[in-house]
Amino acid sequence: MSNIAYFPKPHVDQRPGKRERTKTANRQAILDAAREVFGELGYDAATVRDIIRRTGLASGTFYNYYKSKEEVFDALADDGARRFRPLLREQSEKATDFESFVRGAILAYFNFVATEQEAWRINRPPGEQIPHARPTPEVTAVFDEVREAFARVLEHTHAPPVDLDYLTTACIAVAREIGDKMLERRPVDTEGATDFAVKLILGGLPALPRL
Amino acid sequence: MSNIAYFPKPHVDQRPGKRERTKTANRQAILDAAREVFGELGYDAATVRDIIRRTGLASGTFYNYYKSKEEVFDALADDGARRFRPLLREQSEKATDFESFVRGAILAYFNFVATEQEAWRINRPPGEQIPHARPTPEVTAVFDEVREAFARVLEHTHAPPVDLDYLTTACIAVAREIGDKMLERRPVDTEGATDFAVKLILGGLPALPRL
DNA sequence: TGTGATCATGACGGGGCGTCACGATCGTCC
DNA sequence: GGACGATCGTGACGCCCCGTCATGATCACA
Repeated sequence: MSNIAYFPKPHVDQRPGKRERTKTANRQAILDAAREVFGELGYDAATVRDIIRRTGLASGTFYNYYKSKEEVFDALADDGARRFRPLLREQSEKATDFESFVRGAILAYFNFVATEQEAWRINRPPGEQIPHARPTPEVTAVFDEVREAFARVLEHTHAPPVDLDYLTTACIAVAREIGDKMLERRPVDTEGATDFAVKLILGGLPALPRL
Repeated sequence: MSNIAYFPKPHVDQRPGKRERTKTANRQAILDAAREVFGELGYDAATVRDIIRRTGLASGTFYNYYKSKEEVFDALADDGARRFRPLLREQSEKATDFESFVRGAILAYFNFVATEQEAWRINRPPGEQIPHARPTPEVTAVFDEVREAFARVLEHTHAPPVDLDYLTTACIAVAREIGDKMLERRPVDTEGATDFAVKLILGGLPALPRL
């Protein structure tokens, strides 16, 4: 039969090819397995072998995608930051003043981590520490985005210039640590935690909510 | 010769005996070596072998004193907290109100870490992360001491009750992160950083120092 | 001086690490 | 459709670090 009579393939525009697909699938499988293993064994106790074993892939395959356990962890942090960034951007776009941005951003963050924790901080042994997120591209981008949002909204309201680096650092620090403490309490109260953090940042001690 | 004619030993009241002395010496040697190794290689890259090699002791000796690299790190953090605690207590005793305590404590902390960094964060490779201090006894004691000082001074000034756990967490978070950022700037300005942190905690954004 | 306890020592088995040569599979071109 | 080259999964391998343990040296004490 001639070639003309046949369509070359049943599907016209298939996805990027099998090679590319298994590549992203493997990468994702390793990431998912790492999330589980870190959640179950803790970061320190986890090994590359633990992660790769759970995927069914060979040990050598791991190193085709990541150089080390540290790099996988960074990739997870990067992934989290990438998923959080649109939520942050949404808040910075709809915000009219400093308070509305800070409140929206912190509440979004607290809800985000509360959801995440159910997903992968399942049952870590007590005292186990998750290392600080290294400044990966996406993590840095979140920091920069907060900083730029601060700059924009502060200039827009003709606020006096302050040390933006310190301010951003301090706000993120408060959000992160209050967020951690919030997760330890039952029930998890994102609104209460948000209220505390926002009022501390906006008005300091005198403005804090009273018990 | 009879035993009566002799004093039992040339020195009457010597230090706790040689056994005890070499024990504390070894413990200290391992701690010092660990400080150096963590400072030079970073925490992740450092191995128990690196640490013990620098002391000249045998590898097995390490395990007579510490169970793991993590435990040595905790001991270092514990040591730092133990040395900082009297400085903190001094501030909490001389403080008359909330502001004077917060200012004194944060300035003391910033000067402390600035001194410490010269001692052991010598030339760590960039991007290298030191893990968060685990809640060792002394570290926990510092947290509790801040918390109790807050409680005391706030009650003394008849301030309305607030969430002390959140407040302590947030203040320590601000101090730690602003402290880190401060150390990255040249020259290191402990007074400027203190001013920023204190004003943020006491009055929030509107009270921040202007550039 | 003798005796028991303590502790430094380093060799050892176990296992995780990162690599690499091989082979299978896929994309591509004729 | 067939053949070639590139890509990548595979798992065995050597290396080194881990934590342990039997041994012997040293110290406290009688």
